[in-house]
Amino acid sequence: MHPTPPYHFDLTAGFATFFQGRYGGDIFEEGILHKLLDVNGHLCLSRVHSLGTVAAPELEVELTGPILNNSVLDAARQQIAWILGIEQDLTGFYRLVKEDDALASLAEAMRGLHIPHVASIYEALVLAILGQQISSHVAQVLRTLLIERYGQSLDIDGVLYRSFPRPDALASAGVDGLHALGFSVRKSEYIWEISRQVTSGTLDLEGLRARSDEEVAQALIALRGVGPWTVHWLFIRAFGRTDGFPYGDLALCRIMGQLFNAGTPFTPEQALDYSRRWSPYRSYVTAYLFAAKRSGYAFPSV
DNA sequence: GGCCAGGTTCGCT
DNA sequence: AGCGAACATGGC
Repeated sequence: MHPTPPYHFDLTAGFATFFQGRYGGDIFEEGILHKLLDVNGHLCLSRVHSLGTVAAPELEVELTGPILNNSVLDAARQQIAWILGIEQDLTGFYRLVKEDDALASLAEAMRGLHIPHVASIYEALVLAILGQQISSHVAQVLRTLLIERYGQSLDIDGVLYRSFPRPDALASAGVDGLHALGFSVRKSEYIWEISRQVTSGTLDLEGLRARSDEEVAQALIALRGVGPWTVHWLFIRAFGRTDGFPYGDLALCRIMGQLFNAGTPFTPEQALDYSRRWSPYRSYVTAYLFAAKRSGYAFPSV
């Protein structure tokens, strides 16, 4: 597999798994990403590692599973390509940030980071609601519990791999089942309601891919538990749109305040106003700022 | 122990 | 419209 250069596999896979290590069902260790895919109902373990360089990237993908016909293999490869964002072209974004010293050095430090995508809109939506207003550490604990309790699993050579729960699993878990894991009753209700609608076919999340930003936002905000922050997070991580900007994100307001406001956090309005100069590449700016924060990058102050 | 975390809803002026 | 509380939990 040949990603569009520049492509930094470790940074991109590390972003997808939050830090190197375990992330719910996903494992990224020693340069190898292990991820159990759920491809049209077929479980398929993928192992991905890099053979190339940032400038000349190449990925090797190994697929293992009980039922691997050509169509499953094909779909699995496509899913990996999507998850790892290999087709993204960063040149427009890099050209844009040259105008800004702080962003330019940050982009240079993270050169080749593509935005990893979540496999399905449903998974991204549940994860976004799960992560609202709780620390990333707590979110990681809850996510792992959710996947271990309700996800699919596959034993390969004595190792149990897991994938994200299917909508019907969370629908039948019920509000009580989710609450028992440590979710608030309210979050349990949100996730349960969405899972039920997806299971019954009332809600076609994947069908939203063909719609405009405005139509997607309208459809998603109609769901309980989904506000503007969640919609934009999904634009970035699930729809692969380039101009998402999570309005009201506390951490983002702080990072942007460090970079552009002498250390004083931006208000959500200030952050949104400031972000307009990055359009239509705000998804990349957002991802790079978060990636930098996670990696301990020392943000230069104004 | 108090306060806060990569929000959203709900009920009150 | 706009404001504050509630939500649930782990870490500092």
